[in-house]
Amino acid sequence: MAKAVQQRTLKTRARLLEVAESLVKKGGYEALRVEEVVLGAGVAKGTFFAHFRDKDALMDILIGKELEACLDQAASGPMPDSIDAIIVALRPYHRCVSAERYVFDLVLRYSGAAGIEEIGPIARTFERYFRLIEGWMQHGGYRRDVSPALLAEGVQAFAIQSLSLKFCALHEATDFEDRLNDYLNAWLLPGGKSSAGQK
Amino acid sequence: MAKAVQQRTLKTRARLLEVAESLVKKGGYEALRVEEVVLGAGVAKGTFFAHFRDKDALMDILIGKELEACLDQAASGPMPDSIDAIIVALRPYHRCVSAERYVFDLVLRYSGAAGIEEIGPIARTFERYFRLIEGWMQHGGYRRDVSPALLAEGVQAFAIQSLSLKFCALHEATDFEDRLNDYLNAWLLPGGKSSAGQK
DNA sequence: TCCATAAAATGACCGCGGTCAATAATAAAT
DNA sequence: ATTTATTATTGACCGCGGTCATTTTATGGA
Repeated sequence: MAKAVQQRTLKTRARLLEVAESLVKKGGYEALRVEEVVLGAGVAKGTFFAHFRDKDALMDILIGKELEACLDQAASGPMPDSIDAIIVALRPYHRCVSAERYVFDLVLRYSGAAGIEEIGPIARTFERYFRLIEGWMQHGGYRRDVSPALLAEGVQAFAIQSLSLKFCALHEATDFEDRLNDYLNAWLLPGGKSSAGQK
Repeated sequence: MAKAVQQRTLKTRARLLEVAESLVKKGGYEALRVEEVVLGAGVAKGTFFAHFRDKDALMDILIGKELEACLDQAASGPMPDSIDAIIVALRPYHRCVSAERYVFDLVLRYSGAAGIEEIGPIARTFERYFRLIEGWMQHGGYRRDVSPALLAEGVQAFAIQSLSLKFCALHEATDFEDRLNDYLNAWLLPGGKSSAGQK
């Protein structure tokens, strides 16, 4: 009774993704138009929405893929043994998230699963980002009075805060990584030692 | 040479705001439609955009006004002398921000000034929220190894993190205020004492 | 090989935010 | 009061995301 998925479907979907990816490479995420994607893929508009719930779902996939690659990179390197090293390891991820304001906003919106039904690619990278840092927290002389999980959530919170302020005209004086460094020193190091990156 | 602003303008703008506000009261922010606003105000669509740059600018004004009122309330009360008291004082603000997911996303987008040109009402409440907490940080036995300003920025970061997780299906197990309490205990109290709200 | 049925693709259509050249209303100058 | 310069308003129009009844194409069974 159940008919298998046709290979036509996979072809079409792959073509849509391929075209979208190349358009993003040319003009960035914000400028992407569904009409251009379907035009490039040689299908009708309705076909697009048969493959992706909406335009944001496509964005979720494309951006999630990029972020996943950044985490691969962070995970493949040696375990960072200092706050500086952590910031360096996360640099590709943060760069990617903040490359476009449009992307940052979308990532924030998709960072938490919208519902139980669908945990998208971006949300998955958030989970993985968290787990990665949680692992790092077990070494390196960070504070031990709270759990590594809580520390990792804090790192995530401070990274987002730093990124937000990066996009804020009022605070562009301080560089993103300098700011994050200040936060992490105050958050991760046992009381009193957190004077390093302070200005 | 310079002609004064016509009183007609003020009337129209006031009517638009009034109608918009009442529509929000009925159906929430997400359901607000520009067409309904201009219909209710008895003006043409173009008039709306002569008064507000775009729909979001109106939202900025309406939500900013609500948030400002919440901060008035927080500022008028006695100075909170504990983490619990801080969370209680900020409750109206957090409630307002997280009343609708649409509102939360918009607030995040507008929390930092989009550019030097325009610092909107929502961004102003973020600044005020920060100043308020910065003041609170000077009393109550919080850690003194970092500046009150940095502590305040951290509180803001953790509040946003807690709110984000509130909208995340994966983490709905923990209540928003419980989570914020855990964060603030770990962030604000001198090392070792942060066992209070831990679970 | 043909048929029945489910899956995939189509494109006209809609909703809604936003634009702009044209028009009307207003205040100041004569 | 009439003219003039400026500002406010208008509404037809556009862009673009998203929908859905209809048509086309693939597939498994007779």
